[in-house]
Amino acid sequence: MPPSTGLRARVRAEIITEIKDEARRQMAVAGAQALSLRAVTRTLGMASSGIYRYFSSRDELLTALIVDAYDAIGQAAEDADARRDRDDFGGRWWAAGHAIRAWSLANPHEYALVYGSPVPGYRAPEETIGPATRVTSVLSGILDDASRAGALRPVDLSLPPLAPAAAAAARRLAEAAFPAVLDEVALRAVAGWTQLFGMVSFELFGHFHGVLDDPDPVFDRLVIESGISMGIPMPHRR
Amino acid sequence: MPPSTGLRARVRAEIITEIKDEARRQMAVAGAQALSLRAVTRTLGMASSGIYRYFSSRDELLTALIVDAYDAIGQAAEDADARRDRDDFGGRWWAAGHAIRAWSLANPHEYALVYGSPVPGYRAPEETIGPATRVTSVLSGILDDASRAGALRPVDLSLPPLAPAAAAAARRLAEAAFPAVLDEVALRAVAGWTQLFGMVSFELFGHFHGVLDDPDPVFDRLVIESGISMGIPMPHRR
DNA sequence: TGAGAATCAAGAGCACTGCTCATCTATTGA
DNA sequence: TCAATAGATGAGCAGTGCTCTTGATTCTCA
Repeated sequence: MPPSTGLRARVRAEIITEIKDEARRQMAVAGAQALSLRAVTRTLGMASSGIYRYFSSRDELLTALIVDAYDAIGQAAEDADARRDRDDFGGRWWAAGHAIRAWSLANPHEYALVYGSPVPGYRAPEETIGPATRVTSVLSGILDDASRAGALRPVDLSLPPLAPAAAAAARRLAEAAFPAVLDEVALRAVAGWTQLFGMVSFELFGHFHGVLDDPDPVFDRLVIESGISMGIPMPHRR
Repeated sequence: MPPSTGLRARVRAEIITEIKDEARRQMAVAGAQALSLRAVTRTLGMASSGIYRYFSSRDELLTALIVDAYDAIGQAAEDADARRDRDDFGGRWWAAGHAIRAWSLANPHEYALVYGSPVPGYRAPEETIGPATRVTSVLSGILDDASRAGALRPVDLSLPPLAPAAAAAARRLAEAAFPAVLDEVALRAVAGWTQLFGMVSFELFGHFHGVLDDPDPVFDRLVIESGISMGIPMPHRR
């Protein structure tokens, strides 16, 4: 079926990736808000108006970059997860968390594009929600696998019972992502998830300045503790 | 000492707050990146170049707004904290956490300005670090007070011992903020802090879409659990 | 009180931006 | 071969942050 592999289509795809690559390069220097379509076209040697044949607006380019970033961080999490034994649930949790942080530290501006304040204009375009779920699927999948395997350890629940609304929210969440898991544990999954990205955001956005000068071991510890809080058996070293 | 209260100084201060108010108004509509100095001067009826006598650049205006936002959210946390009995440590933790979230939901763009991706240009100006510590001081102060009062409950530490680097980081942190607190608990304070803002950020930036449709009870629960994880005695209802 | 020194206001102008449009050229498929 | 289509181009518009010159207010202090 060569029609879709026409020469024209191929060079078009090439130009699109060239544009995105150059945009990423500029973003890595001065951030997303400093991304200039004209500057991109200038270094690519094309007319400033030419870029609109590939991206109909600046927002559309940014959206494409957001999708790519979601895919990249999702891929990083998936790879790290896949590298562990399937039944090493603690190792998988640890590896996924650290992979997410490592990718973020290596690509701070792309991280900010995705997990910082929404820059294009407060709408979250349809195309972004798909790739956005990749990384959360990895995390929830680990908990789901562990619960189905019966590997989850009993968890300390000597605390107030769930408020009805919290129980309902937890139930809906668990039903969708890890049905075999206690409501209380489902909420702790949310806790681990939000805390993981909370730490990365604070680290990248400078909120640890003067408070935490060495986030590495702290992050490591909190990933382990969040795993334990869900009952995932965590390895002691590494 | 009337020199500082000269007529000119007064009207200058008035104009500065007028500019900031109008800027906030515009920001509330279209976000920080859409803030236009010319638009501000236009609605204020002054020449576009006139604003530079009050703010030497757009970044400086943004920095002023950032400082104000830090102050406002810090004030909100302090007020909520102060409204509770000094020895109701659980109530203070709960109230501070909820006040922070409430302020953030009411002022999403100012929250994004402060806790989203740094927009002015990656430097965190000196003037911002002071007000930035207000909210963290409230949170750490509650834990510190509780520990000094001997009110902290023993905490479940049946988990891997702290790695040396984590212990060192925890020690430095505790020394500065809550000296009477266990290293493990100091790290859990970081956990609670980052998770609180992680949840608010996820909620405001749309990452809960399709995952958590009712964040209220979940937030409530996680605030309670984070208090418990540090040994703060949390009230069961409210 | 009045002269000199700051302070402020205004407007023109520069370089830049995202984006549109008419025009011209190259490629495509029948 | 030839019309249709996609691509490339440059002029142009409205908007931006910011600078600089000019002229008017207001302050300070002898």
